[in-house]
Amino acid sequence: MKDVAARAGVGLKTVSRVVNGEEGVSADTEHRVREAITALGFRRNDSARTLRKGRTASIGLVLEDLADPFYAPLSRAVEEVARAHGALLINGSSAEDPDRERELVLALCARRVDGLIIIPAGDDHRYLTPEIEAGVAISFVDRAPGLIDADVVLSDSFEGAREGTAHLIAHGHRRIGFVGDQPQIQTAAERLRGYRTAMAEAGLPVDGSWVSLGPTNPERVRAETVRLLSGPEPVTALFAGNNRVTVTVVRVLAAQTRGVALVGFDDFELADLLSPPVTVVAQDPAQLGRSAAELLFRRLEGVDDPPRQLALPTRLIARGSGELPPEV
Amino acid sequence: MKDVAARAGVGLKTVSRVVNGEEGVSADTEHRVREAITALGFRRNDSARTLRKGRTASIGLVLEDLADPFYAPLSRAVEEVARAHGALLINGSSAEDPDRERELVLALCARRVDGLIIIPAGDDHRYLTPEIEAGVAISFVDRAPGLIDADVVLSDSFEGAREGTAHLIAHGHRRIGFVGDQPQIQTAAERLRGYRTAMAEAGLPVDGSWVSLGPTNPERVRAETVRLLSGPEPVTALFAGNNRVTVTVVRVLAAQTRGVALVGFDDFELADLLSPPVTVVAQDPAQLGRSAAELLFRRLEGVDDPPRQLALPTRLIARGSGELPPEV
DNA sequence: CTGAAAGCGCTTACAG
DNA sequence: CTGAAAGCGCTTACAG
Repeated sequence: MKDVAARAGVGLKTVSRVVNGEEGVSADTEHRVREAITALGFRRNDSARTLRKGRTASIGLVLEDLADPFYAPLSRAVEEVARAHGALLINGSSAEDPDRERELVLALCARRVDGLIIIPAGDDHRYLTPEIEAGVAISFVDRAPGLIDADVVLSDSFEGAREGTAHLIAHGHRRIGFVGDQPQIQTAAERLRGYRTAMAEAGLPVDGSWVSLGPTNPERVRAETVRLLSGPEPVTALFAGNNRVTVTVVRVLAAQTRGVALVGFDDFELADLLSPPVTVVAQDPAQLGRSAAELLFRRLEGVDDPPRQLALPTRLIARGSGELPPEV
Repeated sequence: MKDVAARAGVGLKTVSRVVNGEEGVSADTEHRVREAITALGFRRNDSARTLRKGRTASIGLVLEDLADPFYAPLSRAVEEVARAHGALLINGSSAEDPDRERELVLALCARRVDGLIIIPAGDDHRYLTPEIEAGVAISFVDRAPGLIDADVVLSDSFEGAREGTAHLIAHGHRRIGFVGDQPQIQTAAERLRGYRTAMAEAGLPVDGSWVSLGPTNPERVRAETVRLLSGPEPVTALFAGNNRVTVTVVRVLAAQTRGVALVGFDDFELADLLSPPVTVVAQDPAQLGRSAAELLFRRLEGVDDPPRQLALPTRLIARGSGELPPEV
């Protein structure tokens, strides 16, 4: 910039004015400056700008796994909102590891992102308190933060699971299995609670062996599904706690001769083309991302109400697998 | 940092040393500095660091759409390599719009990312020349850059499409349709060339009406697929040019009474659970991302050979749909 | 309409 | 083992 100023025979401030399209530069001067800029191949250094202005026009998004089909549209929606506000998006995957989440979040804070959207892996977010006090805006999405208060956007997991389970009950099922994610994940716990509530509301007992929570890797889910389907009194229907569980369960059921009803939490591509087509309790991942990003930019614009908690409704999509009658 | 130094009664440089874990600070001094840091809630500002060091430890990835199941694992793989090199990843979607690509890339350069991985939307990348001269490392992936020379990692689209088409021919098909992406996209053109080559090698004519290139939105693909399947001499098999095309074609075929063979470029989740299971020419998106990132970090470490061009092999996965016999 | 000076928060090169 | 000075490339606040 110094070089540009020298070559154009003007002051630094004038170059700055031209670069930023500010008022108050004569056409002639502007012309000389632009010429110098192209001649010298000048490119403004936003790091310097950032340092001076205090804002970086970037936000961070920490999620579990960018490659998960559930998070990809969420991330894309956040990106669109950021773009509308002139901000760039820095993405990071926590791999469901609380330490990695923390490390990533703090790295993002050290870069002075203006705001942060977090899908929590951990359940203690007190490490964020100094950052929040220093002025970083934060909103959580998909799961609530632990031990701190902040904006959060969730799907209504409880209500969705309750509705899905009630749907199976309405189609005649009495022995319904639940295969879900690890119990310390709030959404997993909420979905289990929804399942239990629906069963209780129908006056049905829940045998402890029908419920299986744990990591959602295919091996475990497969083994547990097989277990639920065997024995003298196997379940006649399954509720799958998330998209990855559903996909594995579908694979197991495809190998079964007996028809087993299935409702899965989360919609997924091609669910309607499987046989039977898979009935799901759908979330709207893009809307989750959009809402969280909008809450964030509200804060960035200075809104200072108490933290908000948004619960987006889920939607039951009946396609066939959830309407299968009990069969033993 | 100034405040920390004052409170600890040391010089700025000593604080810097402690923060960066450098040698040559007595245990006692270090202790005082750390105390001041926590007392004051000091958080190093990486923008300032960046300004001074010249490196930002961040790279940019510009792709078409983060939410596309093909790009999500690619992006994740890039993130992992970046992480291994201590760098953060800034993602941006070009939405297949050359202007938006350019805008994003230049914004990333203004932020002084150390390097850039680009999945080109446009076909003229001369706008990058000043950036490259200024020292930004760039590698392209999935498609080659236009009018400049740079590292690039591709799948072997030509060979993959040739093999997939030959597979259909080997199963008795003579009238094979090709539904692909817009012809100005290099990979689309290469895949078409592979198809034509396989047909020519088998001595089969290609009727102009069998080939349909254009946007891959469901409406167009659906209409074109229906067109190819109607008339007095319909095709008995289809080659689908990418994952999105394949999915739409599958939907159309599901509504057909006649069996139509299908080979799709790109693998996709649940392809094996459809009926019939879908035969595909699989790419390895994660490997594409990993290779491109590794080329990039080689450059960042100072390697200065001529640009490299890597073509990763594709893999034909026969699952059923591609082995269906011709049926009229 | 234009510019000189100070400063954003660090690191570098040097001296002690 | 420790620190003062200069500087990275911009913008801010001010003066003319």
